[in-house]
Amino acid sequence: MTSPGAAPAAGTERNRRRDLLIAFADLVLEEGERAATLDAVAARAGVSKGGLLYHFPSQRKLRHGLAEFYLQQLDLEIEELLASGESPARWYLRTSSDYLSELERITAALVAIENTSTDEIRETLQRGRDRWAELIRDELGDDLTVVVIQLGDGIAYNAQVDGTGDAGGSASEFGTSARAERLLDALREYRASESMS
Amino acid sequence: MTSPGAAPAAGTERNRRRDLLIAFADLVLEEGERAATLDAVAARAGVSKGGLLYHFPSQRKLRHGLAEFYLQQLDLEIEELLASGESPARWYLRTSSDYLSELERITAALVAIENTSTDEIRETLQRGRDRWAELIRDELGDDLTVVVIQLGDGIAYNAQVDGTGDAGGSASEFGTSARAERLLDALREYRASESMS
DNA sequence: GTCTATAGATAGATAGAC
DNA sequence: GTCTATCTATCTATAGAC
Repeated sequence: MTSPGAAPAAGTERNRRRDLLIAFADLVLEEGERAATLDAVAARAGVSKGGLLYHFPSQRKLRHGLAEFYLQQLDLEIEELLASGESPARWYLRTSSDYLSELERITAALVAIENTSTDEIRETLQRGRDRWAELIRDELGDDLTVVVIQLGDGIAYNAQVDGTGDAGGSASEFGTSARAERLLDALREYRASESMS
Repeated sequence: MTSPGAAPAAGTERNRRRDLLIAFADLVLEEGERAATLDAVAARAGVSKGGLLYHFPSQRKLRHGLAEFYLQQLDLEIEELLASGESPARWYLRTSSDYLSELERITAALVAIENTSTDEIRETLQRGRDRWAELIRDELGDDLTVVVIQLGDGIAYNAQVDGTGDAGGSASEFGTSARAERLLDALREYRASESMS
């Protein structure tokens, strides 16, 4: 936390928690929530079940740990976005299709465990969405913000449904952002002439 | 199947399978895949575990039964759509926000169990998407079809994340289709003047 | 901080009565 | 077709050694 973005090397004590959370998220995505047992998570992270339970005393704590980690990673990504000067809307659409990125994987895992968990997980996802919406709203206004968020989430969903297996691109166009980005460009033009709302 | 749309009364033998599948889907949505055990599903449908296992000899068969049921219900909805003469794109956007409808609930349940299951579940979801895409493509062409599907899926996702608990509307605008439908109208206009591709 | 061992609960599935 | 056992496996979590 003192120097965000500089993750400690894998295997380090300080990084055990992160390794365990990533192992948990990936297991949920690859084999489903049901298979993401304490045993399986521990094994994937290279520790014993007891080791895991030292860091996360219960499944519930493990889930909440992932939610917390998500918000931290989101902060980092938003810092990166602001530093880059890129359009938030474009960034959101583009990264939504990148189902291999760590943040997208964590997000997808939270979505997968959302209804099995406490409301906190759901609220975390809403909070993340609100952070994006705020950034995009400054750029595009209310109308387009809603559809950009919806587009991004639809892209992320389709990328996930299509692209688990081959590590390359999506199996269909529905999990890519190219058309949505072009649409956004077209809308900016359209809007320059006539008001949408 | 002889008279589609006319479902037998609840409790009927002929309808036990359907009751069990709905109980399974709703449990997955409300309490998560993990909680949707054979015991819980049977109890919710009002039968014993043995009774359930007569109709679906394994969890796997239960899941595949739900996938099959989804395709049947999708057929019915598409028949309804075609009979109504409404625009497929508009229909898709509108129904995507209706997370209380049976078909949306079944779809969401399939999405939730997708990565825990055989590839068949994933392929079923892709097949459903392709059916919609085909209908929309006839109306709007390739470019807009992709974004309409993405929008609809994003709406469905947000409707689910927002709206579990209160049975009314979505907790935010992201799970509603109003803006997306207006966007679609605007695009038709825009397109009438200038080509998008 | 990480391990093994184990307790206690519950899952999926089978067998067989009704 | 639906039920009640019941077997077996596996899960979460605890206790305590190292």
